[in-house]
Amino acid sequence: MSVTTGAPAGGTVSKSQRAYAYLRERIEDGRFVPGYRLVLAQLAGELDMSVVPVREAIRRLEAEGLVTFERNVGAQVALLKETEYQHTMETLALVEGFATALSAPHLSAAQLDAARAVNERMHGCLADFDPHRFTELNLEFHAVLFEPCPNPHVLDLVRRGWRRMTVLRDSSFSFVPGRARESVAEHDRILDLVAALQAGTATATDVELAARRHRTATLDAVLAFQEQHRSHTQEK
Amino acid sequence: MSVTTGAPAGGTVSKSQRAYAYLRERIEDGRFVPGYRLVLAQLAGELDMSVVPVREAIRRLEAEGLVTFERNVGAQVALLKETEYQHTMETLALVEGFATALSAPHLSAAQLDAARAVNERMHGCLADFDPHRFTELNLEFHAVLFEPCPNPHVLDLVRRGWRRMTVLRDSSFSFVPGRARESVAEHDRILDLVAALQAGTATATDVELAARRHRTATLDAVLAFQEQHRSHTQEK
DNA sequence: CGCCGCGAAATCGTATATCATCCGAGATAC
DNA sequence: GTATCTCGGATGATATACGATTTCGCGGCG
Repeated sequence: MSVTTGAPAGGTVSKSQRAYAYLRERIEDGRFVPGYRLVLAQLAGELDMSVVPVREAIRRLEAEGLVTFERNVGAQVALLKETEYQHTMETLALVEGFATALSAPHLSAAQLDAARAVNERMHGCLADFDPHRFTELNLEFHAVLFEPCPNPHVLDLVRRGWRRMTVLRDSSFSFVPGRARESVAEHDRILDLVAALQAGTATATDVELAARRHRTATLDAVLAFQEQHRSHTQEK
Repeated sequence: MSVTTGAPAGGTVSKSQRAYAYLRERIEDGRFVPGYRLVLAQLAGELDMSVVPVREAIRRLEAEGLVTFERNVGAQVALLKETEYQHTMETLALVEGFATALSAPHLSAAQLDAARAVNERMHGCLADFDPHRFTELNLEFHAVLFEPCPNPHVLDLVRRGWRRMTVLRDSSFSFVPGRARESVAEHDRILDLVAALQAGTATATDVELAARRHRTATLDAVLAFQEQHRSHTQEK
């Protein structure tokens, strides 16, 4: 499912690509919040181009689920149902667990060491906790484990899931304080399981389910925290 | 990730939608084979519209992976690597297994009966074997089991996987004669597991892995058949 | 005071025109 | 004879212009 970039030979990028990058960047970093109306003419003006490339960019974002579109009405940044976070996280747990299991046999000793080093740094971050920094390291850690996945479809789904998570929530860890510490410990267990799989003392399913549970545990922690918070403050 | 249709109020459909439906239909039923060049002007002529809506349709198909695109060169129906079938099937095994497990608790007795009835008809088909008919029933059977999946992302991935399979191979069963009979037997086992889960004597993971293995077994059978066939005929 | 219909403004949908790019055929020089 | 260069056709990329649809405010009417 990888998408061709349409990049030309000589360094330049097409206008529709520029529009796509412009919009996606703003949606992902939160400058364009969900529900924000994307008016073609206005965007075309900002980007100094006509509306045609902007339309194409929006069509592409639509296919990726980042914007919704209604005929003769216009586009807006996709609205998130409250279950969106849960479903995205659940899907990511599924595909990332599988990708990690598929990758495990292909991981070199050097890569495993690198992952352990990253996890060490995460451990060091626990004292003066910076959620954003921690989330960055978290991606770096998991990327080492899922990137060697030999199935490009699955790998693509994992990358999309992570990207989607950045839109939904910059860092789950900032919501649930205790989760970061547990997470670091689970990382070590996952690494142990990968090593065990390579040694023949664990199965791919063991790795998959461990990686999956690692993520669903974060999800459960966030949901529990939200529930508790909701009932205490009675908001909404 | 569901895509808005952009359908207007009054029954009409936009031209870009018509172009999209036109192209996708032809790609999926094989009239446009992989590698077929999609020339904008030509398609616009066939559809009696200008090139602009056709471009948008192609962009959408590109995002879905059905066509590839190169700037200033054009679009063509996506080429399939020989591993494409394997990867798609593997991904489908993953998401369909999970979807089936998530759906299991929501299946009514009537739906389970319907699924059994479909499987009975599949059993009846074994005598005078019609691969196409069998594949249709196969989808019908599995659709009952995965459609109640409460996670729309996963459900969407399953539907895309099935759709992709129709492009890749009309029927796996026509390739591996013995597989159809095994398949029917496995269907019964899956239904039993779903019932067991509802009764509390099986876990969601049991259902998931059974549904997954059911699909990977078909994949393995096809791969084994291809391997055997390749070594015997020495083709390519 | 509220509801309904009308009209204007905003916005999208499509066609046409023009420019940029790529690829191959043919000529030309060596 | 071959290699390279150049030119022209084919095709995509973008801009502009016009038409279609929706939305929303405003005024009249019940």
